[in-house]
Amino acid sequence: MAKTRRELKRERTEAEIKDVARQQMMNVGAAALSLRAIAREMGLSAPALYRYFPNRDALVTTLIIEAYLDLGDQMEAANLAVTADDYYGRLQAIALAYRTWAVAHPQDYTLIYGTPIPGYHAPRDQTVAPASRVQQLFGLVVGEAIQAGAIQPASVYIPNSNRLAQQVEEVMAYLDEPVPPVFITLTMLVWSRLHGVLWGELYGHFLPGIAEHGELYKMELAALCIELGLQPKD
Amino acid sequence: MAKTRRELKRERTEAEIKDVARQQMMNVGAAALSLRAIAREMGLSAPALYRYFPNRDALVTTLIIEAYLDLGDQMEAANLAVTADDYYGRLQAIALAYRTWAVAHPQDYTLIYGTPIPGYHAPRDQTVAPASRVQQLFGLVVGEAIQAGAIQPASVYIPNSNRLAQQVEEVMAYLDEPVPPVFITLTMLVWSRLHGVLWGELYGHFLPGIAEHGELYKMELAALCIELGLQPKD
DNA sequence: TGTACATCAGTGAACGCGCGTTCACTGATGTAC
DNA sequence: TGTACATCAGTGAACGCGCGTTCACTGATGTAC
Repeated sequence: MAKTRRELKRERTEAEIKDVARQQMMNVGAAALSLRAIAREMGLSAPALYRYFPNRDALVTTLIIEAYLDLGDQMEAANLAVTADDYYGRLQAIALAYRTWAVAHPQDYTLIYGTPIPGYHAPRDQTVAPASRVQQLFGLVVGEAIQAGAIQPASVYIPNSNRLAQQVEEVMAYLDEPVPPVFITLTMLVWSRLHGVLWGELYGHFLPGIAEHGELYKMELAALCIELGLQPKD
Repeated sequence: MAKTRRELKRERTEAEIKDVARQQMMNVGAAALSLRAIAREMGLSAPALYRYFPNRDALVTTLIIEAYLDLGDQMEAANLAVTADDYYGRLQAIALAYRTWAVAHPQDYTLIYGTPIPGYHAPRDQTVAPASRVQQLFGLVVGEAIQAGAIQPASVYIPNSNRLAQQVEEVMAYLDEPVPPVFITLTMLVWSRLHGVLWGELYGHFLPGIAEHGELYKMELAALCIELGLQPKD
């Protein structure tokens, strides 16, 4: 059944609300995101927005979910654009796509990985899946490289303390396929290394000029690949 | 000249304002820090706070500066508690002090390294020095180990692109003592690696349970030491 | 094709709220002689 | 030691502001027959 004009217009308006919301976050931050300000910007009355979102938190939730999904899509596309057995190339592609997205949408990146909005609690049943997907994409390449026997992760990354090993096992119980414990820790740490540099770059925690154009990010990514034993395929 | 009772009371009140402010940040976040709410909590009228801080931003600035100073003090103390030529021990001590402080004062950590408060602009002439001190402490050990010839940093960390090398040189022009370019990049990246894990731990970006008790942090720190070539001194 | 009715996007007024900041003031504390 | 004056922490009222959300409503769009 074709969409009516009303439905089309509704979709356009909803998209505009989200766009304006993202602009607002850029200017005033996610914590100060205001329905009234969005309505004002759009030339609507504030109550009109309640036709689209039951309240402010619902809008925030939508923005978070879409951010994770969009970021994940970009990373996935980058991953698929490289030959499957070129693990080095795939990790580079994914990591660079991660940074490119963050730099292009700093307000969205901050929304999902910055300081949580006070008073807002994300509905875990909706946000956990898209959030996990992003992290899993980092692990994907590393995991496949390990399973293919292409690399052997350093022993530091093997959970050795009793407590950590046990926690890793608990997490693995929820996974679909069996993976070696080192895969869990590595996946987390690959993400945290990249997030660390990116955050410093986005918010000026480095000496002036140093992180510009992502050069420090690329350096860290190169170091990461070397440490993992991933080499360019030729 | 001894302090008058009035001066003593003033100091106590100012300290209380800052303490209550830190509690408030814990509950509602730094962006929502409110002079009125602080006054209410203290049983004071709101205008009374203007005897202590000319406006809200001045209070925030003070909190930021004190946070950097306190964090720096803790790291410095940890550094001095270890034998000077035990570079491994010193980096471990500094890095663990960094995490300990962050976990003990998450609101302060978030204030200085989290999402910037929208609309607030830190006065650089006051905040840059204490902020740099924290980063420099990380570099200190690495730098001394390099200069003592104890370690030789991997070549990935040597600025190789023209642009990055040039930016590093520009930064070095402002330093008191000459250091090798690799020292600059390494210092930044040591911080960013630790910050990355810590942030994930503080705000639940890892799989549940994995980062508890800082075990992932310690793992990353161990990996970092190995990569740098720092070994326990026995 | 025309008509009666249902749906629903959007409005304007209003609610109660908390915010930062200013102002003229009171009353306790400190100081000079 | 006593007195006159200066300092200054803290008050209460008030300002203008923006916020999320509810409500009864209007008028355009869509649907059933």
